[in-house]
Amino acid sequence: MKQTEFFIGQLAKHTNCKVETIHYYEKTGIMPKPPRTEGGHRIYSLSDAKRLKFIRRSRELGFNIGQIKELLKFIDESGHYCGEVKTMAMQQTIEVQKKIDDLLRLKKALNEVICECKGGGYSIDDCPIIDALYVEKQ
Amino acid sequence: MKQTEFFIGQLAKHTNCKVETIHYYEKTGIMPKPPRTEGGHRIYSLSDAKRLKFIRRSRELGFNIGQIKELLKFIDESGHYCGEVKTMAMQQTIEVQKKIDDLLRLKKALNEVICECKGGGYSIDDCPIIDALYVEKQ
DNA sequence: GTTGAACCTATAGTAACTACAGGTTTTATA
DNA sequence: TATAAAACCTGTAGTTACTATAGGTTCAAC
Repeated sequence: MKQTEFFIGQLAKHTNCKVETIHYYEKTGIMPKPPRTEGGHRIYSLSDAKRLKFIRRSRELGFNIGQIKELLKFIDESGHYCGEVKTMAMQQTIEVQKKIDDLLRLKKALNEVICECKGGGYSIDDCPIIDALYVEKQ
Repeated sequence: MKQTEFFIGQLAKHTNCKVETIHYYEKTGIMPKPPRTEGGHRIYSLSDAKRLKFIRRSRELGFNIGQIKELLKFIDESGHYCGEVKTMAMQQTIEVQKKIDDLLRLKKALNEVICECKGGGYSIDDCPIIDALYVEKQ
């Protein structure tokens, strides 16, 4: 086996990823079905490692497998444009910002509870946490 | 049936939640086992609706069922001492802050990548977003 | 040639739902 | 009052993105 080829365990180690996760990625189709040894062991290349790192990083950034499939199409197929990618990334930041805003509100609410807390329990009709979260939405 | 009581379908509608999800919440114990009609239909009250809204909102904020159980203790268990409640609330804020930090990092990463991207009809081969995710990083 | 690590496939389990099947209750209308 | 449709019931299976386990095979070093 050449130095640029390796088995799944090595790939897993290099990408900080479990072997089973790579199997799973293969099943979903975002990782390719690689060539095998006579005995059936998967043989990976450096570009497989690169692809897997891309997948892991994208997952960290909150993209799901479906979205990563879309992103990988940009790489795998020609004829796509940068704007498509930017749009997806921007959509992602909007989602993230929404979550941050919500959490900041929750944190504020919890802090208020901490400050107001002088003993005894709150009833469901008079709980500052409940109130903080009980926001009607349209 | 009084105006302050309703069946699961109405509760679901009011809380923007599926009937099956309410069943599920009951199974996990974060929603109570409500009284039933002769025929076995669940009867809910306004405070159940309030509780469910709280749960839904907390879920939106990224709390899991276990954490929501903790939050609900503020409401359900009246026998807590002030210090105990305070500790729980403070622990919860730490969790919230962690989530905020994670999301801020994520947003920063996305932004860095977006800012470098010209977008539009540029070729994918030049897209800094793809590059940022795809290229080897130390 | 043997051993042990690493690999293989297949299945089941996880969280937090969601969907469906097959049956019962409620309720509005004829 | 009878009936029909909507809403409810329970229970099971499917979803996503993994993770864990079982039981068996291959690789590679000694």
